Amino acid sequence: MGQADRPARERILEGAYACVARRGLAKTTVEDAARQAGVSRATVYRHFPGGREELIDAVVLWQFLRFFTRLYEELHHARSLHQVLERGLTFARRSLRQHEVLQRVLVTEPGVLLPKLTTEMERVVAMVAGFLTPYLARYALRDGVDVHEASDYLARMTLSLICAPGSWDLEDPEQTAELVRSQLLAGIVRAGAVDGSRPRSTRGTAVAR
Amino acid sequence: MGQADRPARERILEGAYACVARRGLAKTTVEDAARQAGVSRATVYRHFPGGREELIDAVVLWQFLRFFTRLYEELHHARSLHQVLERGLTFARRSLRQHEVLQRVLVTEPGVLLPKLTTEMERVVAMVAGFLTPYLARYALRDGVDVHEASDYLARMTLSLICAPGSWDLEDPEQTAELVRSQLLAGIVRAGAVDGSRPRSTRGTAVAR
Amino acid sequence: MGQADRPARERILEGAYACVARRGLAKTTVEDAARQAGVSRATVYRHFPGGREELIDAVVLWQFLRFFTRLYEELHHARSLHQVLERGLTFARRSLRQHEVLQRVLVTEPGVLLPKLTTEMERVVAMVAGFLTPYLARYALRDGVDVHEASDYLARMTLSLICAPGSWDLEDPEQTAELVRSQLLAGIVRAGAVDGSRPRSTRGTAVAR
Amino acid sequence: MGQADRPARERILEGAYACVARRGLAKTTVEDAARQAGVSRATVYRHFPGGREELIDAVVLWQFLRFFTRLYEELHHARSLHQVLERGLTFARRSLRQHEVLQRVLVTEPGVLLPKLTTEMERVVAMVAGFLTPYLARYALRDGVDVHEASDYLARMTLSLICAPGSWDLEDPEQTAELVRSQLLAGIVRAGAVDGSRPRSTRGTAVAR
DNA sequence: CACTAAACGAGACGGTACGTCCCGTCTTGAA
DNA sequence: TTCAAGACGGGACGTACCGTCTCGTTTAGTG
Repeated sequence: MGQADRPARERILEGAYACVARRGLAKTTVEDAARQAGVSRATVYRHFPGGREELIDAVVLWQFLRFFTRLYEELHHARSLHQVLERGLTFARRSLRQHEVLQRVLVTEPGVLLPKLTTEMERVVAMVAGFLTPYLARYALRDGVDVHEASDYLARMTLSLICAPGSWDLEDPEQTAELVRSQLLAGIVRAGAVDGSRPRSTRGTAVAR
Repeated sequence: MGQADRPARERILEGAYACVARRGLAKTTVEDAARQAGVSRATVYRHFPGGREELIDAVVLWQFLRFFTRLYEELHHARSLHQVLERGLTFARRSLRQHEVLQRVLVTEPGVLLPKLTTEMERVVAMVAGFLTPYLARYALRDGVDVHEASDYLARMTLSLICAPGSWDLEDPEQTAELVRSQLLAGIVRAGAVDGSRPRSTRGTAVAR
Repeated sequence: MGQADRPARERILEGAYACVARRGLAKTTVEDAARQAGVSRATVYRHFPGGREELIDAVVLWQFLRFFTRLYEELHHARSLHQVLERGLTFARRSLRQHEVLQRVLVTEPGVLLPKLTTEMERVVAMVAGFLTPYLARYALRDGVDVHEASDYLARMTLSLICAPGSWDLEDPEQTAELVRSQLLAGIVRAGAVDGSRPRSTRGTAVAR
Repeated sequence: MGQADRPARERILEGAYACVARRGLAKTTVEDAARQAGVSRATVYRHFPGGREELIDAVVLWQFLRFFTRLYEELHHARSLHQVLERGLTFARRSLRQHEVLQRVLVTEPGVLLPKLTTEMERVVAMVAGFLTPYLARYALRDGVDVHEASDYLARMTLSLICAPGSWDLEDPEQTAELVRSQLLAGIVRAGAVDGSRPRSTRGTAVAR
């Protein structure tokens, strides 16, 4: 079979990923993952000595990295902060929504996932903020607005919106652009500095300019 | 023993909770929980016919409700939005940090918790925003600031800060008050409307007034 | 099923015994034995905490005791030493020959069984000799023949013949009687003391009278 | 290492032998034997294509032959039946007692070894009897004693005594000589025919002269 | 002297069985 | 009846070997 020559570790990760997508985290068996990967159970333990736990963690990390890799590819040619935010929101939201494993886990594992926010969120917020900072630095910010506070704010709001868009449809470019302009950047960048030509929103704003 | 006459269901929940705190979610056994509650395993299945899964879910829900009950008690006498936000941030952050089960889960179950954000977050954001709206309605907001957008913004930032405070120490009342004033409300309420007597922050702000 | 109410331990022993008879000691699996006994693998480990090893030992001991119980029933009504030896030789030899497990083991486990003679043989020789002593005591022995030496001698020869009858057919009562008379007892009991009426053998004797 | 140039097969046998001596038959691993022999596991399979089973059998056979070779060297210069029996008993008993593998197996593999008697014993009895016959032929036997019956008797008693000496100490030449004279040969060879000068035993005899 | 062929070390792999742990069901006996 | 106690079938886990196979690397042996 054509898959036979790809590194075993990756095949196992994919097999496990498929099983999680199909049956949820808790019901995924080492045996299942091995069979799905076309590999014996022993081999799974050879590649993941920590057993089931290490395997599951590896799958999560693997998808995590894959997501950010793609996100980076999506964003690293953006030329304005508006573009970064719009594309980022849309891509992240679509990824999240389409992500089969996540969707499966969401209906299968109720109540297991409330925590983890603390540890992980801290890192993610810092990372996103760090990514946004250089973009912000190129803008004329409103008086009294600190670059780092602003990027922290943008990171938090962005992540929150990705997870829970509320009434916004982040996969609609129009709405997303409107959201970025009126809600996220309105209180930060000087009016008209960029994209001033865009039509005014009819919605209210969260923070005043 | 004195606990013997309390309803069995509650004793079981507490036993399970203690076990989760000690060993983590995944390693908690029906047997353990039963023993901890001074109850036979069969009785657990009588009260939680769904078995282990239902038991774990019940424990999570139970703690979830307990948290919000206490949060409500903490907040329902607050007389200003500032007070609501300050007390809420401090209380929630302290609860999160001290919550033994959460802490145990965080070190025990890495990688299980990235998801769940979508479904649950949406509800939580809405709930928090709904709770804040009446408070906001009593304020003179800055021009163009919409009440609902603003409460949505506050809910998102608040939740984000509780999970990942970054450089803020939310258990320090001084810092929290400063955070609320300069970062959360600065762009929303009219300058000097409330708490105008407080000293100016030396930190920058995220969004301009 | 009708077997369901017999004690589990015994059912397992029988299942294991059947498997050993079919496949040999080394190839007998706990799984096999369990299935044969109509019992889950876990139950086998509940009854034999030492696992496979304890199970196999128990089977061997079980059959061992069964054999000696039957042998005792066969012999305890014998009224003369000749009868004891004849019936004992015949019964033991037939048991050994018909014993399906032994036969299976003999062809399946070559070379594993040379030892064990030391430890076990010592006990068996002593036991058999002890069993024969009272019978010998009722006889008029030849001059200089010691009762204990004689019973030791009879025990050794008897066991040896059971295991390796050589040219004797121990399942033929005629031959066996002849063997007992001319080979085993000739040098021990006074001529004509008992069974003197029997015809003389045409075979030689091992030890002179 | 100095052993490196000895044929691999022999090194493996010795390695396996050492492992069996140390851990018993059942717990001896191909891996262990290979490591002990300073050889890779693959090489073991190259020399013993039958795998573990063939290896174990080969070890047993190897030791078996080694024992009989040495026994032959011990006996082939003996000049009398008494000498043959005395030296044989002493040598065999000492070999059996000192044989580390056997001793280890005896404590490690209880219950595996009751059988095997039939097939193997028959051969061994015949072999020993055949070895003894020419010696007996040189003696004046008592009246009515048949040479073949007598050698069969001697073979059986000898083997039995080697395995289970009872109260005799076969490694004591005095006792062994006494045993041979008073118990084994007393009923067979004519009184005084050989070794007539030896002092009379104070023990009884099993079969009368 | 290079070159080939055999033997070897190393190690990945599929597979089987082991012994352990836990789940969920069920029965029994005592309060 | 309700519950404690516990046996049981079932199933997954992680471990340990087995036997097979494929790689490179010696190590001779031969042209």
